[in-house]
Amino acid sequence: MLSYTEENYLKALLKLSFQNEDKPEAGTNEMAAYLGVKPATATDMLKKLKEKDLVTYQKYGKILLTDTGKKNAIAILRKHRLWETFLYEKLDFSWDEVHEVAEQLEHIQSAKLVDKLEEFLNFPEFDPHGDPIPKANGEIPILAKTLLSALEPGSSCKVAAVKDTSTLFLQYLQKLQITIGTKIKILEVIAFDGSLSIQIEDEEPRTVSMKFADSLFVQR
Amino acid sequence: MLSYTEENYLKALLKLSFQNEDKPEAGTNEMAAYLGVKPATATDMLKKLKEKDLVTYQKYGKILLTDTGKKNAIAILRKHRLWETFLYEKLDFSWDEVHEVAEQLEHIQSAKLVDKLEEFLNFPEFDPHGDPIPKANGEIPILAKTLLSALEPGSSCKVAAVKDTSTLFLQYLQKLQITIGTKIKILEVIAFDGSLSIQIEDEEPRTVSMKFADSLFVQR
DNA sequence: TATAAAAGTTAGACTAACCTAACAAATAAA
DNA sequence: TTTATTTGTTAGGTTAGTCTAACTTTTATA
Ligand SMILES: [Mn+2]
Ligand SMILES: [Mn+2]
Ligand SMILES: [Mn+2]
Ligand SMILES: [Mn+2]
Repeated sequence: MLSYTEENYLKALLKLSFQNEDKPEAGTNEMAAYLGVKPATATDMLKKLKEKDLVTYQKYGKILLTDTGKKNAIAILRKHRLWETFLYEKLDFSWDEVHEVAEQLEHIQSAKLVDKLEEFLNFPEFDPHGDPIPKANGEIPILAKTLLSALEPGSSCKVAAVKDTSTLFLQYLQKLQITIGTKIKILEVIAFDGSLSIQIEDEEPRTVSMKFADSLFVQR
Repeated sequence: MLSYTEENYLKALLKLSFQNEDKPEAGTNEMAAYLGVKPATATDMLKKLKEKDLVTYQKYGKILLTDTGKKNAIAILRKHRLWETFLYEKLDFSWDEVHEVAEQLEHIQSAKLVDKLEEFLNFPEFDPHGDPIPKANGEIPILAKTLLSALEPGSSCKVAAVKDTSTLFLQYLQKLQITIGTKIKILEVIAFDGSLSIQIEDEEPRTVSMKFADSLFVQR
């Protein structure tokens, strides 16, 4: 049985391994920063996780999830994203509100609960942010997606996921009436600052920043 | 902000105050036994709760919830029973399975979640065990109910709630196809051992023990 | 009312998860 | 290849929640 805190360390490690695409390893300071604790604290926990065979790690070395560790981490991520979907779909939470509550709900221990919840939600593949929901067997659906900033002028796409999940960005998207699945056409890219003129569904054209285009994943 | 553990102490105190109908006070050992900790542990926590003005208590004295303490305890009970209802109604949990998971879910912090959940469930008044669900304002619906054992032969009633919520009893009820609302007619009471012959809905008569009749609340 | 039993408290210790301050190792820069 | 910087560890301490063992107060019983 894993403690609340141990679960958070494992999930952090998994998230970092997605982030550092090339090498799925993480460092102590990186972990600590991600979790909002001091490096000394992370070191202690890492020793404990190693003892439990959830990570491979040695003094001054990089940290990597073991198979068991990864399995556990994926299970937590699965719960997180299922709960987010529940809150969004069934309880009318907006997509910038779901994360905080899911951070708590992901630690509820009950195999039956997760599976029944998934069934209740009709086996969703993606959460409200467009992130894939791991299956019960640990598989993670993959969707080919690109950053909006990678498309050429003239091309069209559909919003697939948000890269930046900050409240500010999510609320901005909401204001623009952009959600997962929304159609976007790139009209023009301004060479000067990388900002672009886009058409959202059939609305009037508008301009968004390069930062914006770097924060949104789309499907061609 | 209350800790997980503090919340459990407050809820325990509220439950004990329902149990000891005459006097809503509790003793240290009683609390400890209820929570599955040692008396010494309870003493420590009681001091802390007193410090936070959640209970009135003094050395060797009885323990009583303050208004704030009671308000908090009711909020937790409300969450517990709403979650039980959710699990039972929406996720197909059986009524002996809901409690354990609700014990965890009741500690999720999110005012919006509770209220949205209540709305989603259509403002239920009673949980799967027939226990009243406190309203957002703290009011607790009351239903006039009697023990099955208090009825005279010949009378009819409807099952209102279970007094004993043990798995064994709940599963026995399930086997007898008795649930909240089920109609029961008392045919005969055996003077020898207090057992009684009853008719469940329109089924064949059957005999149940006095212990059984003392564990079931009904409505005349 | 004296004594035995029950109820409750205190002291001291442990573990998990955190911290700060001082140190050590690894890496990057000069 | 030294030196400086970054990265990570260790030592020692704190708090919440738990325990055991010894003690004290209250209550019940003879
Ligand atoms: Mn999230
Ligand atoms: Mn998400
Ligand atoms: Mn319950
Ligand atoms: Mn209940």
